[in-house]
Amino acid sequence: MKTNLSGAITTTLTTLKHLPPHTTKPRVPEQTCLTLLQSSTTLSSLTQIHALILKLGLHNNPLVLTKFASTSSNFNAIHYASQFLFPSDQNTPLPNPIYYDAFLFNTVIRAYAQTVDSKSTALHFYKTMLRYGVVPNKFTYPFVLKACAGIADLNLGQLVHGFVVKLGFEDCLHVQNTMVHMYCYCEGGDGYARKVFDESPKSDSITWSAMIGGYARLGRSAEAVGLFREMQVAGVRPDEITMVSVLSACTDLGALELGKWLESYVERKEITKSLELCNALIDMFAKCGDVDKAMKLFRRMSTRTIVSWTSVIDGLAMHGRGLEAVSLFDEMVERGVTPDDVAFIGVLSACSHSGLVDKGHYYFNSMQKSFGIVPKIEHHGCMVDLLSRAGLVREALEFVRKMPIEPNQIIWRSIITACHARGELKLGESISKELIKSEPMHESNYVLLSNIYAKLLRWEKKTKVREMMDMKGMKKIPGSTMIELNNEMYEFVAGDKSHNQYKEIYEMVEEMGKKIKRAGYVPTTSQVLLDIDEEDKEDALHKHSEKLAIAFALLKTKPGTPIRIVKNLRVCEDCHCATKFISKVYDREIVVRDRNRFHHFKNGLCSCGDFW
DNA sequence: CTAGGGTTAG
Repeated sequence: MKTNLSGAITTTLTTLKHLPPHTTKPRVPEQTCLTLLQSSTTLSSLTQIHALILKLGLHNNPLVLTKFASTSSNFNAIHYASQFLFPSDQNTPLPNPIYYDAFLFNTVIRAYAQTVDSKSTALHFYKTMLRYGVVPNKFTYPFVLKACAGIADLNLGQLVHGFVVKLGFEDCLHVQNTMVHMYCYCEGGDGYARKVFDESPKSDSITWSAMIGGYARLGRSAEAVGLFREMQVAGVRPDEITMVSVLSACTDLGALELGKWLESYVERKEITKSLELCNALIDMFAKCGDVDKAMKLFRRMSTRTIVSWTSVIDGLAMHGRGLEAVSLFDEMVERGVTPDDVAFIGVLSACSHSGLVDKGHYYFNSMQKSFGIVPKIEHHGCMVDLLSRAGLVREALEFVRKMPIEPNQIIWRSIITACHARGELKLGESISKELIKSEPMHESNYVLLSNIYAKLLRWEKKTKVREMMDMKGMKKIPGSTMIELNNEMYEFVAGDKSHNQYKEIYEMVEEMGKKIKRAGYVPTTSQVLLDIDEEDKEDALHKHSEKLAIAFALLKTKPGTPIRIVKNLRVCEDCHCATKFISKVYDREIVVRDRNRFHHFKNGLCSCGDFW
């Protein structure tokens, strides 16, 4: 292709040169160039064609420039072309406006809409289009709406929506689907997205995917799954992209049964297992508690990208299987896959969750040295967390002091947590106070300080913290636990009495409490935020959402069935201890997904080794 | 010349 093109260009130039002057019609070079552009498809020919354009003096011919930009579909080409098409310099004469049609503008808008960080430029050219009096066509709007989505500007999106209606393109599926997508990306636009979705006279798998994907990204996972069910009722066949969105919602819910069902659905319906779909499946299994299954799928993949490797490394890390995660990372590098910054977050967090201090240092240092990746705040955060969890609070502080980046609140919170765990209470108290000063509306800063006072048995100070929160009108984020049983998700919050079987559940909690106490469980009351007397504190602990969910599972499942629950916050010390006893007394495997990681409780022990 | 998707410290 490349050699053919060179040949064609040489021939063209030679022919043009040897034509007698009187036979050279003005349009000959233009036509020749257009024909050449028509037949060239490779990007490598870009520079050659560019040279030709310059040689023939066609650098300000709109037709040629547009064709040049669109054929090469290269960002540099469109950038180059738009310089001449829309000169910013007032003195440069505009090329003949006759050539400025919708196609030309679409080409320019598309190029910018598809490029990261150029969405506003795309919209700038859309405005230019309107200013030139060129009427957009149905191909224009998907590009424009995508650009609106990129900058997440709801007002602009609505304005464009108005134009779409005025020009009568709202019935075009492509336009309508991008509209759903655009609204889902704009803050507060989800209601409008749903309106377009509900009112659409026609819809296909792409319409459904846009809406399901939108809900999934907004964290409205249950609604995403619900919509997927409606899609099946509506008789629309989901494709692999729909499945990726549903799977990501399922991953968020931690619904393993649903995930398994989705996998079998993919098989049954013979949905193409694209690379992205395989990655989504791996991520789902890992984050829903079955890393071994994730690993199996990963090993069976014929092509893997850095995302596949990272998903499974993260999965192992979350389950506290740090050594396996680390060796998989090494295997990846040996196989010639270059890690990116995200992969490093994975391997560093694996070291952190498993206490692999030396390895953590090794990978952190190798980032820049071997791969030229400058550590970001997240990587520094991983290191601080690694040192903190390992009990090396002073080293963690020293690391923060030497960091080339300003530490953020997340980093300080890791250190405070470590101070709490290691009994460095005075230090924890002073850092907490500073943190509250700098970030007074962040609820967890108060919880950390309050926990420290509880450990110091300074109840009066603890009450003060509580009062500070009340004064600022802040409320503690309620802990909630989800559990999937018989294809349903149940959610419990502390002290919840909304469940219709709540009486039986509370009786079960009582029974659990008695049985584990007999087995040697001693309640840890210092973590209760409320300032109440000891007996009530113990009672409040009983009503923690995970205990309700576990009681419910014990009531509803056959003996010996593993119990899987998902918590929205980190599991508290008392629940962690109680769950160990429950796993032993009731002879159940209990798998808990925390805000941070997994805990596998079995026979009185937890896979985290009480290190979390 | 047109649409929807995947991994990210605590």
